[in-house]
Amino acid sequence: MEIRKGLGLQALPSMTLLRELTDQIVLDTVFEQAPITRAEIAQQTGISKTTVSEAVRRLEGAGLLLPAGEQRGRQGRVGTYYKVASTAGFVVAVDLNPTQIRLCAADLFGQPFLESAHPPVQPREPARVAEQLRELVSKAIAEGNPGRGRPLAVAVSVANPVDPATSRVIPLADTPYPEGLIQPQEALDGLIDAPILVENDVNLAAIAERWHGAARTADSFAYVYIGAGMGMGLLIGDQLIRGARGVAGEIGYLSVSSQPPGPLHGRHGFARAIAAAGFHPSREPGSDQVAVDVARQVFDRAAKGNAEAKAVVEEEGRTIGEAIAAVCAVVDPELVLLGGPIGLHPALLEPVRATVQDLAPLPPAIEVGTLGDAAVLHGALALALRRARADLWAGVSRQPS
Amino acid sequence: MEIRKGLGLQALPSMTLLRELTDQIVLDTVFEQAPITRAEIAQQTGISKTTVSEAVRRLEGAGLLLPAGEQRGRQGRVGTYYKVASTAGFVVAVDLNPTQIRLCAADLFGQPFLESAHPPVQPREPARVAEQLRELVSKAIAEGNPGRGRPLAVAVSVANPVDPATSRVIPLADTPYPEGLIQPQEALDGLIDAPILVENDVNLAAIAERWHGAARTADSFAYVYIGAGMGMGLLIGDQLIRGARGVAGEIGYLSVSSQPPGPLHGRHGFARAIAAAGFHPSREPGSDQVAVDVARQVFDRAAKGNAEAKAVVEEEGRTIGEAIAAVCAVVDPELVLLGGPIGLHPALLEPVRATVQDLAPLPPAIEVGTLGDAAVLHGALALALRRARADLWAGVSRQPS
DNA sequence: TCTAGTTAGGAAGGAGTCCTGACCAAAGAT
DNA sequence: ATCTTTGGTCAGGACTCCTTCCTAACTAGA
Repeated sequence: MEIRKGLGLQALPSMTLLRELTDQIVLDTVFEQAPITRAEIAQQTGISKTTVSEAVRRLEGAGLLLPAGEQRGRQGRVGTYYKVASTAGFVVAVDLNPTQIRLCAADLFGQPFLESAHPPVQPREPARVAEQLRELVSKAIAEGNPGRGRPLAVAVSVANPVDPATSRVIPLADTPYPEGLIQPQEALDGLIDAPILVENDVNLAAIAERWHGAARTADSFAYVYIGAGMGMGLLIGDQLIRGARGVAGEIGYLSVSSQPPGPLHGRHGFARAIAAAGFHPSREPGSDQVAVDVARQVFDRAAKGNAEAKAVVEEEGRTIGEAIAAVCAVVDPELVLLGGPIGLHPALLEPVRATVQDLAPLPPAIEVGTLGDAAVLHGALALALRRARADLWAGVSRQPS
Repeated sequence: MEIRKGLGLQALPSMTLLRELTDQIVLDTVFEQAPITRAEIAQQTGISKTTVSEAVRRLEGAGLLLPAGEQRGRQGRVGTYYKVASTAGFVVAVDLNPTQIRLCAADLFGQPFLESAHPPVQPREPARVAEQLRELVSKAIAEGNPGRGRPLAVAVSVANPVDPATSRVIPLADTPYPEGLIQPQEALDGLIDAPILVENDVNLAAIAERWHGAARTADSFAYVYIGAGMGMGLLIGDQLIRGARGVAGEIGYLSVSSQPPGPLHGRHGFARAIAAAGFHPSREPGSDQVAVDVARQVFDRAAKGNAEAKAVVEEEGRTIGEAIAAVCAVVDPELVLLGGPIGLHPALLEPVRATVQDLAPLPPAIEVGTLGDAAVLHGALALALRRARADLWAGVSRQPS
């Protein structure tokens, strides 16, 4: 029973199941190692040459694989390279955040053919931002459409938690931003016949670091985002821990014992730094961006030796370290990565490490993320790609040609 | 690639794979619904009658299935019931804790044929306790051996964290008990040709509640044990979260901000209650048991209306609630169950609920475990059973008859 | 330039698995 | 006594994968 679920399809034992399995393995292999010949596929997968050839024939017939030149320069018969057809489809990733809307469209290899950033429309009302989102995605699809097949998945990154059951954005009570009130599923409704994946931005950054970044080898790891808010993305194995209601990783709430409750909670992990600089965050648009800049200035001063600023950084590091220590006590990750505009600041790493060293049961490795501010969009793209590839395969096996 | 890993075997597409899959499904179905006829299996699984018959023939040939009477009382041909052979094997579960050693041996249906509890040997030196463990398990195997096949798995519950990579017990620096210094793998070395599963007691209790107790329907849940120590078992989906080094769930460390660091950490979650009663835990053997009793008395007084005791319970509840709130902020479980000699006390539930309600981003359901102090052994048994059943299948498919 | 060795791909045949549909035998229903 | 229902088997067919052999084409080396 569990096995059947694990396969993620109607896994009754049957000839069809066997064929789908072979096709999927062959397709995956080509994805990862194109260009590749049938003989190489066979050798690597352990599947016999004949069977591989059959699978390739099916996949080529379905328009998913294409010949890609000849294998020359060695003894023996000339082999035919294969690759995934560039017309097989494409994906779109969108990062919907208060500062800007970033968009990336890429083919199934992850090769982008469109990248753009846009300031949010003014005035920033939910309905207008939703419309802007729809328009941008629509344009991206039009861009991809002539030669790249059809859109296979769209991933949208949002700054809010997302309900894992319904994939709906959970509006936070104190959100000052209209982005938190948009439901991308609705905004893009009817635009495409492909899954619309909505996910929290920090979770996506975590996915990016895990699949393609500094956490590639870590089996369990936590990505701690420190910027206009403080949040965490948690990956155990290849599984993203979303929580029952999608609020896993809201570690801003952990600092409750050292900070008074209030609207800052869950949003301003570096509250002291900005307060020390005489800045008070408000609900004004752009406030977060300003706050981040202010905090960064404090951190820079600390790096230059300013004692007062240093003390502030120390204290912030301790707060963050306490949160990380709590995470360690709960899930004991192998690695913790810091990210976000504040988290990437080099002055922060040491105080955080020191605190965690002091408090955690068994302190993990703590490093800084390598993907920088590209992590979120990168993660969204990766998520869309994975889904697109899986669906591609399902599409093939549904209509065996 | 991922699919192959998911299957947990040499999942190259092949005829054999198909057969193994069918056999496993049939075996599982009989396990869950014995006695059952071939026709019923076919109807329920969707596999054709012919194929089911084939599989049953193979499994019976391998000695795993046996006819179990006739299906009468209805129209049509008399069907043959099948069940898993009672000679297919058995499992042994051991709970190795400072107070006593509890043991349970059961057939593959989970039906116990041996249950016993033993006081630890005196003097309690690691080597002697290890020897005692070996002897007890040895006796259990002898008990099972004549008619029940061979031992297929032994699960040992320990109070320490367990390294998930090596399955070795991690000795805690301040452990006053010899049990924490025993490596069950070594103590039982050579005794049996079956896997020896070592797992933390709280994790096992969590498994028991998730698979057979109050958390059956919760997809993600945390089991919080409050007794001579404070710990947590975390299950997301069907996956036990052990952490990279096995110290996930050491939430005793979370109360660091409200308690001074020291040897109490991670062991005495109810420190205030016992301190209030004038008791100071020591490294003496039996100290923990006394401490628990003392704390329970305080809780009883609180339930009877004693104001002073009530205040202590309130405060303890708050401490525990804070820890749970932290867990919620990190992983957002659907359900939290309280367990352990203190955690099961009814006076604790309300204060804990109130605190979590106050602090957690989205408070989860909080209940009391239903399996009581049987949870640990129950979980060990469940773990051994699951493993035994999986291996059983692997055994069949390795040597197809 | 020519031969030998090497390699990709294909064809044929065989083994194994699952399914459909027909069939049988026995029991209860009528 | 006959009909209907039902568990199980049998025969035939479809499909998938594998092994083995074969072919064509290329490189290496004399």
